[in-house]
Amino acid sequence: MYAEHVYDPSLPTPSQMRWVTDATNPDANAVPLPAVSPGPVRSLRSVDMPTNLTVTEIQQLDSIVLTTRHVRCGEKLFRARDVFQSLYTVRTGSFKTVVLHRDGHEQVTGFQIPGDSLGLGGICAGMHNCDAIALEDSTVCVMPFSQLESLCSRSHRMQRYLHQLMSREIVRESSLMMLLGTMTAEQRLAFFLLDLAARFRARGYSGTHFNLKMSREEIGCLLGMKLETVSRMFSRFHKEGMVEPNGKEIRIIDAERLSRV
Amino acid sequence: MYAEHVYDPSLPTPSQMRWVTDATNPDANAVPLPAVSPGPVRSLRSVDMPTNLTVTEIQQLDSIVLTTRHVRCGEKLFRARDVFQSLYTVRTGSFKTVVLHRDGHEQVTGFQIPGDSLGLGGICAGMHNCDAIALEDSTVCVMPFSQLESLCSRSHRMQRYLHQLMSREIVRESSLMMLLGTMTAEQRLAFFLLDLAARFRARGYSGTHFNLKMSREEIGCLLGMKLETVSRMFSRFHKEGMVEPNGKEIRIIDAERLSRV
DNA sequence: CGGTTAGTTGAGAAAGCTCAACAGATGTGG
DNA sequence: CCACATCTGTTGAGCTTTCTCAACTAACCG
Repeated sequence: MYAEHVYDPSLPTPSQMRWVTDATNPDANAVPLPAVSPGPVRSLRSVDMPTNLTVTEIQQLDSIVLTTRHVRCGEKLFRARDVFQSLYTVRTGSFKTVVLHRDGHEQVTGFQIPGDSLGLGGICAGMHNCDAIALEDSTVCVMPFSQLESLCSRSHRMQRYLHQLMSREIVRESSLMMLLGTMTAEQRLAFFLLDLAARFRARGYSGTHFNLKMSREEIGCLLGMKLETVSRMFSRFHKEGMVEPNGKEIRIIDAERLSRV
Repeated sequence: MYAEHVYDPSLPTPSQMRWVTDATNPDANAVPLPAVSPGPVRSLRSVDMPTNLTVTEIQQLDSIVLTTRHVRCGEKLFRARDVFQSLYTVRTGSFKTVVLHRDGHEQVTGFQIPGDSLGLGGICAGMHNCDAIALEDSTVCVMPFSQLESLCSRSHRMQRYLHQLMSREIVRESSLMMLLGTMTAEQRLAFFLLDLAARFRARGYSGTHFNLKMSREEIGCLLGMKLETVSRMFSRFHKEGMVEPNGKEIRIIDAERLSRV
């Protein structure tokens, strides 16, 4: 139905995503760890992290991934205020993270696709600060944090890797704050689409043709606007020939122009 | 002029703020490290971090603080894209961090007062992701990151402390995203004032009477609104008897009602 | 002391929200 | 496998909030 290079998380994880994987998977260590690139602060320029791990270190990391956990669509990997014990890496599928305000307001703080981390906000107070909800049937690698910490004590590069993971999350959130604080609805959606496209591309999927697993409402909740506004902006991009939206199937026609919105 | 318990960064740092300090200060280690509490995600409830450092560890931390750097009002401690080498802790004065968008738009991502950290976003890509600008003549403790890292390798608790520092920044930014994504102008300013009040209180200053070092425009730039709107909201709070704003001098009259805005 | 900057307030404009109607897609039980 | 119910997405019209532009005042600075 779709072009074969389209992101479809029901397919097996592409090999480049298996760097943190089920320890029972025999060829997991054969694959070099890709550079983790931070979310684009300015445009789509992605800055690679300077330190990549060696095969030995990937093996060490694999050795503490004791379990792979499956989460069904709509179910929660963890909830805000749950005791923090592990970090997670999305292996297949996708998630959203949601911060809850006392008055019932929700703010989506991110969408996570394979290779993305979950749970970094929980280290601070020993309890998670958000809900992590599967947008489809998904699997994650579970990294018990205490074990990750002792691994970091033994390996400088592993330590640096964890620090970069956390710092990257800080940078990602800063760029979302800028989006929420300074951009129009049109710019927000353009930024969102280009960011998602870049992340898919970085992971070996198509950067021009993909399927959104989240609803218009969830997109709006990330971007600080109402679902109707999201829909109108999609229609506008369509009319102007920049994006071909077909429900949740998105085709980016003119990324250049989209980035100049 | 002001009550003596009012926050005035021109005064010497209060003793409870000296936990990370100039190594030449002889009594620096006499003071226990206070718990670092994350920014309030829900209301003002502050959650203490479970791990505090021992006196020995504070000494270790002090031992790598090789320099105290002075930054004059308006000058930059570091700029976006500067090479990342050190983390900083505000010792006296205050800062703002600003993320720049390619089209010239600026977003303030935070105000830092004594005890707050600066530079955590730089670890990710080896370069800083924002400008850190002094809002008044200020001093910071410089912690060379490579030394901090090796200290972390030797001390589990120090490692955990750094992780909590970073995670706390992630949580803080999440809560600002929620503010920007879901709140009205009135709610944003109320949240901002209560958050600032709580931070001053946690550091031993007055939580009801303090001086803003930032302009209305800078507040607006943090909260995603124009300076005129900030001003109007201050006037509204004044008229309703919740806040007594006198230019940059702020007196919080009814925190309870403010939190229910 | 004059010039500049920061803050306040008002009036009109604009962006995005609310409410509502409708269309398509999806899912479910008979 | 169909009929019906439900959910998701689109579009329109009017409304609300916030922005923009402007005038004015107060504070600050050289």
